[in-house]
Amino acid sequence: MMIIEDLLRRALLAAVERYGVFEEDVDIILEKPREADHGDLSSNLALMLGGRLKRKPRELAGEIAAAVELPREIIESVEIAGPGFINFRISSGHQIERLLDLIQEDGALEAIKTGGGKRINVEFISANPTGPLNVVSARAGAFGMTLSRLLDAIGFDAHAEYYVNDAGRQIELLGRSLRAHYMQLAGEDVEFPENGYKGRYLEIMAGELLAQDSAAIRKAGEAFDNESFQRVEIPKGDATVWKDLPEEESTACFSKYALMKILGWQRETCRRYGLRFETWYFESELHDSRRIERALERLKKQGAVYEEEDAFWFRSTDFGDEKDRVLVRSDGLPTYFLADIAYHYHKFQRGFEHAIDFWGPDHHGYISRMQGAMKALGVPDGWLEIQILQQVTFLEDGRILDMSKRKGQFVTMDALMDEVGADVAKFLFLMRKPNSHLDFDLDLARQQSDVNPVLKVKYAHARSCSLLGIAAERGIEVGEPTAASLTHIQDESAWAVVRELVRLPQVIVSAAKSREPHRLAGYALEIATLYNQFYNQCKRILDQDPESRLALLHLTVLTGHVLRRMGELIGIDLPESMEKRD
RNA sequence: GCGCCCGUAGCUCAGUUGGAUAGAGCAGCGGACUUCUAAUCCGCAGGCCGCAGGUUCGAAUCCUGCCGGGCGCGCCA
Repeated sequence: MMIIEDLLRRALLAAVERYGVFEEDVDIILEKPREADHGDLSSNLALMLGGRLKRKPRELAGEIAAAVELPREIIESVEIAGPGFINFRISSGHQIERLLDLIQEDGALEAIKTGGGKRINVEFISANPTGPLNVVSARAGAFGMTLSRLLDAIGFDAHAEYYVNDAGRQIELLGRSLRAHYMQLAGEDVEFPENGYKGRYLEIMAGELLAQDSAAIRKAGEAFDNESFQRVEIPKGDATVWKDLPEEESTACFSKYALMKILGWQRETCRRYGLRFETWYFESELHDSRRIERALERLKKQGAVYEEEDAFWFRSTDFGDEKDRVLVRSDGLPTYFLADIAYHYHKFQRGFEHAIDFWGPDHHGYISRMQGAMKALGVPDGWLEIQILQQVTFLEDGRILDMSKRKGQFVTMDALMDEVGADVAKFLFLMRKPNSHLDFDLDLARQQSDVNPVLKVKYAHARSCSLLGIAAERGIEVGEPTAASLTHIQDESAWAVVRELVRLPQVIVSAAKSREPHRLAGYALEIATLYNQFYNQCKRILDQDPESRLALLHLTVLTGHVLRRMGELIGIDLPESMEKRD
């Protein structure tokens, strides 16, 4: 079935050809007007063309409307309104066809799959493996995962990825911190490293370590028997052995242990939050496979590197950066930036046709140099897309929580899930657009009350299920929705539901293409609200005459379908029944 | 100082990419529902869309300049 917007677009184009206006001249936008009185779809074509053709928009609209050829069985009426809008009203018969098309195997949800199976890498969270996942990752998790699903929904092959910075100084510092805690608990006098990780979790980890033998440690490490985690190394022996090793070796063992434990936590937290990463990519692999040196060589070959004061610099100013950046420090160690270049270059080599990174706002200054490096390496423009997710401020007792890990006071994603549940958290994050700062009031979220619009969606779904359940109990045969039954929809509130459900494909496409998954949450809420209004308006659906009853039950079936599709995309569970509230 | 993001109802936020009378939830007030179990529904009130210019048929949306808030400006990661 042809999408109705395309049909109208073509008809309008044909109608304006005689003005010398062709497809490439104008982007015809058809949208659902805010006011139901204005029809089902509206075009501002005449308004846009008015200036160019030096014509009064309203007159022009009249001419276009008269010239446009449309099948009457689909478009019931064409009207001119306001300053020159052309409003179309879709016939009820066709509206029902669109509705049914949502559940056809080769229907509208199939038609929007225009991605051609192209592989897109979506990287998000990628938090340092130096502590439990912090709540600030929760927003990225919700967005990244939902965008991945959205991309799949429009026919791409999305690949969720997590980059693990398991190399470099911070990991050494992590090991030294754990070692110090361990030594102190074991009664040894060891100084805590300057800028070490002071989180309580490391103290607890050290305490547990005291009681563990090498067999237990090995067993814990075996939890990583998984292709993606081949880089996780389990230190040999146990901590009593490690602490007697020379300091450097000892630290390495504690580092490996801490990494193993923390990655275990992070992976479990992600699992609990409903995140599925196809790949966990380890920075250490870049070092071992010499990809870092190779990336540097390639940059050198392109003439994008120079040496100064014993360091190697990338000419990022050639690519719009405000200053050149160091790739290899004067002590010979590669910077994080160089590793990141190598990582993204490898991502490109792995055959992804596009890559999307979700970064925090504190990394925005990093974009131009990264894009510059990609360009210098010969990666096509636009291949790497960077989405900045603005900051989340967490409030507790009316005060802003300091999220600095090193100070040891922060809220974990697990704590958030304990307090409000994963679904509530995900939904709240997905209600906000990505580039707006967001205040997350933990006290409010804990209340589990009106601040949880997600419950409205869940209840609406449960309500639809229970209605169908009762119908079944009464022996009412519902079956699959058909055009014949749905034509008996009379009530305006029921039609309002129809008109909203029918937007599903377009909502998915726009949310995916604009990278604004938050539109899904708004849509799901709108459906829930309209369904509730309808339910309230059409009193006692089951007591109505058989034809109306069947029509409304079929509408209920379809509402359930659409809500569940939303639930899948957003990643929330929509149960068939809810606990009764006291 | 420079760069990025934000400023919309008392609060938290939407606003379909420049459209028609700027919306929702919460909080406040008033109703409905003795039910198909529901945290549901209806109504009222609440606005200088930070301020000032500009662009045009038309601006919360685009441009410029201010004001205010956040973040970033390392041979850190």
